[in-house]
Amino acid sequence: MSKISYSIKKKEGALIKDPVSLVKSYPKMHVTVDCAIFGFDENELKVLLIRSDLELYQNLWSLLGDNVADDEDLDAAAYRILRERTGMNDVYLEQVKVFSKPDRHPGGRVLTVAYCTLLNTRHHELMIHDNEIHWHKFSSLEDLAFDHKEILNGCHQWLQKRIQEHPLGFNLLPEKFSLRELQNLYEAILGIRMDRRNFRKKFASMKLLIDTGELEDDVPHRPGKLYKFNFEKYEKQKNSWTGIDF
Amino acid sequence: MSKISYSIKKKEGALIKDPVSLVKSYPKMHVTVDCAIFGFDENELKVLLIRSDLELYQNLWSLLGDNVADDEDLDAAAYRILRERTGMNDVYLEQVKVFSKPDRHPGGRVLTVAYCTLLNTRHHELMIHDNEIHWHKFSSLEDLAFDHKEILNGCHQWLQKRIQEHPLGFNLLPEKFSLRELQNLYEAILGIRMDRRNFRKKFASMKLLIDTGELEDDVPHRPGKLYKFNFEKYEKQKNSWTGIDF
DNA sequence: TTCGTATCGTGTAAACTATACACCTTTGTA
DNA sequence: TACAAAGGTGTATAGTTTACACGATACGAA
Repeated sequence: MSKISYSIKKKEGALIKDPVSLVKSYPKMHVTVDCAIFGFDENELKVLLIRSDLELYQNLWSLLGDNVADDEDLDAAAYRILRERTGMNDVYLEQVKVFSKPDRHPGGRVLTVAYCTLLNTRHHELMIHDNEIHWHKFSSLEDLAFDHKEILNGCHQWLQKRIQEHPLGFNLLPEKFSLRELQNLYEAILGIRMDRRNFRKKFASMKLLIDTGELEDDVPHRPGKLYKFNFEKYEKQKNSWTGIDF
Repeated sequence: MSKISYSIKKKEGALIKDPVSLVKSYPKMHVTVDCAIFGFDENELKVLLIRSDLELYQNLWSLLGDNVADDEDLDAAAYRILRERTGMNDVYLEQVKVFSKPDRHPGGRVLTVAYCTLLNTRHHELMIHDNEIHWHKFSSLEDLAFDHKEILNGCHQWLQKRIQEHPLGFNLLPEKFSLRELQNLYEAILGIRMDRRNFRKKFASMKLLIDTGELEDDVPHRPGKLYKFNFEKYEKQKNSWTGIDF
């Protein structure tokens, strides 16, 4: 595979005066953003997918994505997709990885930047009107269009790691939540069971949960306390070196 | 900021039969790969930089980067850059992040994918003939061209985190190294001092270092033992959940 | 040959963290 | 009123991290 090295073509010692015509001489490619939109509902991790509009992928679902506009930041493109599709404005969202295999799109080369986004399904459930868009259980997904299964798995792994190191998961819960809900969330994302007492002790020792004084209602058993996450306190104290461990 | 949503333009219920012409209707943009090339020499973290060839950035240094060719994977582009610039083939390299501000390049919109690459400066020092390319101390860097300082800082932070969780740093050392060298490497990258006895105990407890039976020479004091990292053993046992901690 | 210097190599006690595990309490429902 | 279901808590043990000090070994200079 012998490639042309575009930036090695200047003459020795000569400085380039016109960056615009330099850049114009470079090749271009199609770029999209694809969002892995996670939600948490009925103790299950969910993903928001849209039915593919390509005949080739008939009956397959795909991530929500779009082109990136000329003057648009990638984060802005991801926010725009979320806003257009779910009606939500304040969505937690982070760039995960670029997927760049030349043949990943049947229509030609399209490079895509994967974003992982987390939202509370309750907050926006009434805003999704398009019936081509649905929540799917992450744990029982069939194949997806394009390489979207691979992208989604990459985002899930990213999320598994990330949720253990950052207070990310609260974006998937209501503002006020019980410790049981929080633990269910961790168990669903990590795919493991945890000891209830140790889980509670762990979060108690962090001192980052605010007891709202309120209790769950509509549960058919003793209601648990409702907490809020203290983002403000977390922001102030978030420098920590964990140490070498592999 | 009102964007056009390219993928919402199909008619209700109509499936697209020709993905090629669909993709052709999408906008394109310039895409490059920029490599933060780290080395470790004389107990200092070093970065390989090239003198900018833009008059606008006269006397500034920049990361080594290039366009991505049409049929080229991003990883392949990064490997190519490393091969062309350092003569090295087997370089540790990983994608870090996309930088996409529309105005980050003075010649127009250029989206760039940052790669973090680690190599042993001894292995290839004779292969860098271009005198526009130099190793710089990471700790005392002036401004760089474009947004390359920001990119480099992003790669450094990525490296700091990554080196604590994965056996990455060995790519910066010779195949055989002393524990002192290893500790110096960690201290240089993390910017902290560590207790020598605890550092050694930590690595001893991992049981991932192979005692080569050899000793350092050319040191003006008692020579230390030389070790190799047991990559094979590491690969076999590398599943570990660290647990929630933030 | 000897001494000084620099680093090597090791051990232990104390603090902290993680894990395993069981019981009584509270609410809702039958 | 008693049963079902989950809430809420404590303790003992094992493992990990931290802080800290001393004798051994090799080189180089006198």
